[in-house]
Amino acid sequence: MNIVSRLVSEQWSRHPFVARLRGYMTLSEGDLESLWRLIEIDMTVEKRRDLVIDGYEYRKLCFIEEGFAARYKLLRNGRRQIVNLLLPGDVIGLPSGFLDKARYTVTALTDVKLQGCSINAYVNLCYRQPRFGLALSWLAMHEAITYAEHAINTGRRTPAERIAHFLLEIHSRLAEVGRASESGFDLPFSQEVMSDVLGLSVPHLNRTLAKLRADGHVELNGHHIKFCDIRALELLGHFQPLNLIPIPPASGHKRFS
Amino acid sequence: MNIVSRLVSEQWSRHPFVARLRGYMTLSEGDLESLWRLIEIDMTVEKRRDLVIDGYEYRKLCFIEEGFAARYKLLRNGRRQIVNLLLPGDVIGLPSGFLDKARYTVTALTDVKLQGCSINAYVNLCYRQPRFGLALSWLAMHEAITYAEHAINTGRRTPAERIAHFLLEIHSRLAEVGRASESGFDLPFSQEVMSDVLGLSVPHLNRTLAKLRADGHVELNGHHIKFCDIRALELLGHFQPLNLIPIPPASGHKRFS
DNA sequence: CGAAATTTTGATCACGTTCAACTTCAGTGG
DNA sequence: CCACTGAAGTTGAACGTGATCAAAATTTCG
Repeated sequence: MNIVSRLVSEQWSRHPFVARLRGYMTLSEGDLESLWRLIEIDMTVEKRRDLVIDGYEYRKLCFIEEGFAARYKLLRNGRRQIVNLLLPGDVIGLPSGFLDKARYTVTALTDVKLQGCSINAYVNLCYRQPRFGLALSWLAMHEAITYAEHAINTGRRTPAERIAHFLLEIHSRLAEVGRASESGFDLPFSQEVMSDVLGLSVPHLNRTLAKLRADGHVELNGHHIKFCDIRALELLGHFQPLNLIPIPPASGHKRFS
Repeated sequence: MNIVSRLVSEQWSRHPFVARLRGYMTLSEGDLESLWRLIEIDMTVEKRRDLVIDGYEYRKLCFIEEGFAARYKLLRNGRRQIVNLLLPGDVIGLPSGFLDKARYTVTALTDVKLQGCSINAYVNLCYRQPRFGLALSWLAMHEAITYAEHAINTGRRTPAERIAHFLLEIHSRLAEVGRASESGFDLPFSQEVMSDVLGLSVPHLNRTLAKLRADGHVELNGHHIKFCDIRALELLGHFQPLNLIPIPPASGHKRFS
């Protein structure tokens, strides 16, 4: 590895997506290099721009370095359900890249800096180095669990519980990639976004949020949120941290078929 | 392959889980054999028994051959949200097997016949044959999309729309594994189960279901459901079939690192 | 500074929950 | 075979939550 690629790699090794992967597996210099070599996109998308559009083919994987985005479905009656917020370290094109056509639209909520590769390039890497195929499984599993919790949230929790759960989820996901403090974080989007995540109307969200503040659960200054008693919030929102096991290392004889 | 294993394999090749996989990839005799060799569990679990229990470690993958199960979360306030119904061909232990402890409980809604293996055995196969790692990714992706649709359902659809979407989803999933006719299927569980999937109360579910019948959308005899006008239902429920792309085959040079 | 977006508050109303009773049906034992 | 039992389905009435619509207050941004 020459000086240039080493420098590139240094930056890459601090990428929040790499931080995510490190939660599941150890990554050698060579692994980072393999991943980095896939990257053929490196861009910043500005706020309000669509990254993926419902109904169009999308065959890439993009890794968010900085910024927020929302993956959502617009229903025929005009209602919008945000399926997931995308934070630094999250992957765009998952699941859309694996469908004939994207099912959801992804929009930048802030300017978004990202790197990306084609699905085929990534899949080819999986054939050569099965660890990355497992990493993809783990990422997809993570995604599935996030969505499952979301369905529980909108299905059976009261508005206050939903908000509590939502804030804690975002907090823990941001903390994973070093974007949150012990008890607070920045939340750079409007309450309309939050209401479309949680399946509530804006006024009701606002009122319930005000109640959470009045009850001393959270503090809200501008777009910074601070938890007063995180344990109490976790109880209120039935929040449980998500602990994926590490990817088991290869064992036994390797057999190349 | 001797006669016995060929016979075993014949049965295995008709397994609904194998049918699911064939939706993503071609499976050679050898592939089937590889998979089959992992199986170390083959049992029938009777109705009402728990297959996975929230809070306990679970390190298996089990493939449902026959029967229905429900994956759910019981909240502290006594409410239950069913996160997914498990049908023939579905996998138990996904996502629970990848967490330090299961987050959801899985209960048999009918007698359930299943085969299973340990997570480690499956992962080891992935190291030897990366195709199976990708297959796992595809399965997890499928799961994630199902959950995302579920969140949309409970978040922003009216009760009638939710029911329509739910029935169509189950129908299409059953059809994938040959367990449904063109316009109908058996739905062997109570309305309470359905209400806990959809986040509705039992009486309201019942009334809305009655309305769907009155409006000539569906017929309901006992536990058999029949669609009168499936296109109209799809419109009502905003239903879109799920089309995962096939797993791209390996291309270029194979490199064993 | 003006315009637009966002947050906040208020009043009204409908939808869906809750609780309760009643019906229907399947399974069981007398 | 029918009475009994318990589970599931159905219906009704009352209530409350959260939506809707509207407007004011506040913030953000061009």
